[in-house]
Amino acid sequence: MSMQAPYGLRIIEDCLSCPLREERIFCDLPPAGIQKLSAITSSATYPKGAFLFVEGQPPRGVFIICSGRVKLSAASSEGKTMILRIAEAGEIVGLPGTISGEPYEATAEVLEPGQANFIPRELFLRFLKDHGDAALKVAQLLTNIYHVAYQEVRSLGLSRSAAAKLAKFLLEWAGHHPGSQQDENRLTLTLTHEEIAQMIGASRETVTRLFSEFKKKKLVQMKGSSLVISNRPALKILGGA
Amino acid sequence: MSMQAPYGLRIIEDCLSCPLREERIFCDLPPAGIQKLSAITSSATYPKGAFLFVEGQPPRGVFIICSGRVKLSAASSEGKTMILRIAEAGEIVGLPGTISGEPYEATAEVLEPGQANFIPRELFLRFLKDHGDAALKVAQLLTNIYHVAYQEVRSLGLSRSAAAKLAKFLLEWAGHHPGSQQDENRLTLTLTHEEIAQMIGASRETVTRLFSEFKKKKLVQMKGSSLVISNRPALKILGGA
DNA sequence: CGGCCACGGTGACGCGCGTCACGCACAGTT
DNA sequence: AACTGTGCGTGACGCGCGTCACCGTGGCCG
Repeated sequence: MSMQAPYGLRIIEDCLSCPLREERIFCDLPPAGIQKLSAITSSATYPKGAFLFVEGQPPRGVFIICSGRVKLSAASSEGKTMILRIAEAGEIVGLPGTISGEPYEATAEVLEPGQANFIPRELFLRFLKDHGDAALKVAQLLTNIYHVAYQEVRSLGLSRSAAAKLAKFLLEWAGHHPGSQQDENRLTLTLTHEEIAQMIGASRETVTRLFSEFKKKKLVQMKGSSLVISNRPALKILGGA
Repeated sequence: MSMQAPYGLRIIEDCLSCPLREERIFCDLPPAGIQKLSAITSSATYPKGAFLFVEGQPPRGVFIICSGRVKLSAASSEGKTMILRIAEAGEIVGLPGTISGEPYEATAEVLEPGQANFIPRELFLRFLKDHGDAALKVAQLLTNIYHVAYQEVRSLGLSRSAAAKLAKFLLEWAGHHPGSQQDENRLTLTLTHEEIAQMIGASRETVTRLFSEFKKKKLVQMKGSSLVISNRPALKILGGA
């Protein structure tokens, strides 16, 4: 697992159990419910760079990611873009639009190729209406999505400096994406500086400069794309709260 | 209605029908559901400055606002605070925490005194489990809440200047809180400059300066707390789509 | 009435970070 | 080996806006 398998292979591996992957999300459902659910989902694989949906489209339904990673971003009219979240295997995208019926608010672009299950809107809504516990589960998923948006607001609005935002970002990223084995101070940065900049609302150059500043202050060490937090308390203070 | 009634009176007026106010939110439920729902809600009035809950508390349940207005805000460790949204009559607060079980993420402070119905967490969750359509409705409410958080992220992250954020804010506020009668260009600013600053992530002084700049450029006119958008297209451009 | 406090308005200052402009390293393609 | 594209590192510049400091006003209190 530690060596990089070619993508094609990984997809096949990951998706041997893929048709049932919804169980991971909707696992507390009675078997009959899962049965019904898998009857209305269809699976497909997506190459890197593909768009599951783009900002402004009428909502077609939800995607449950089996493998790969999907970037959710929003763009301004001036070409500036910002990343809201990176969804990974087991997560769901397109949920708010599907529930509300309003156009998708973000663009979902495949970052690492993989497979996803699609459930069309109408069927999904009807299913939820019939299955109270599934609807409740969906409400929980929505609060997760809300939560990361909320964190983003806090980070953008309450930080006094770009350094604070980057510090927060690293700490949160370390919690969410443990690089390898349980070490919570070690993480693998699968994002470019540009993308990090878009996540924390800063410019690419600032991110670069901050990274070298952090290194100089011995807050972090980095080799290639793997990063180690060597002074977590200081980083926490820098993040402010 | 155009004259300001004293608060006490307004509360009494608004709440004559208040015990059934959930109908406004959960109106598509069958009568039996509404019956059950009103059995587990309790009503109370809150003075100005009261806290429905504060950041970090374990979630007790949800509040459905009958009358008055409630400010939802978050504070950083350095004392900086920012406003996430202002909830008004008919809206629900405390929902994400109640659903997820995580501590309340924000602080809810009463801005204008009023009445609210409270539903304790355990009962609420059980109710949702039993009533699929209510759970679906809750999911819709959550997407509303998500939506304003999302707009906030866009505004904070994608705007190139404070002027842009203020312009966006005014346009959105005009849509949501039509001052009086249907005129979508007329709105009543019930917030202080300080509060507006906290909503758009800027300093109080900047807001003051921007307002006088907007006036000078004939984008808006203001008399007391009522504001008229006199050049909506220009404001829209300034906001940057 | 006089005191207090919340709110709004304004000037001066300065620094953080966005922007522009470059140069370098590395990977893939022909 | 040249060509191209993509991501990183770094210097210089400048201005937007946060911060500090102060004042005027109007409402509400005793």
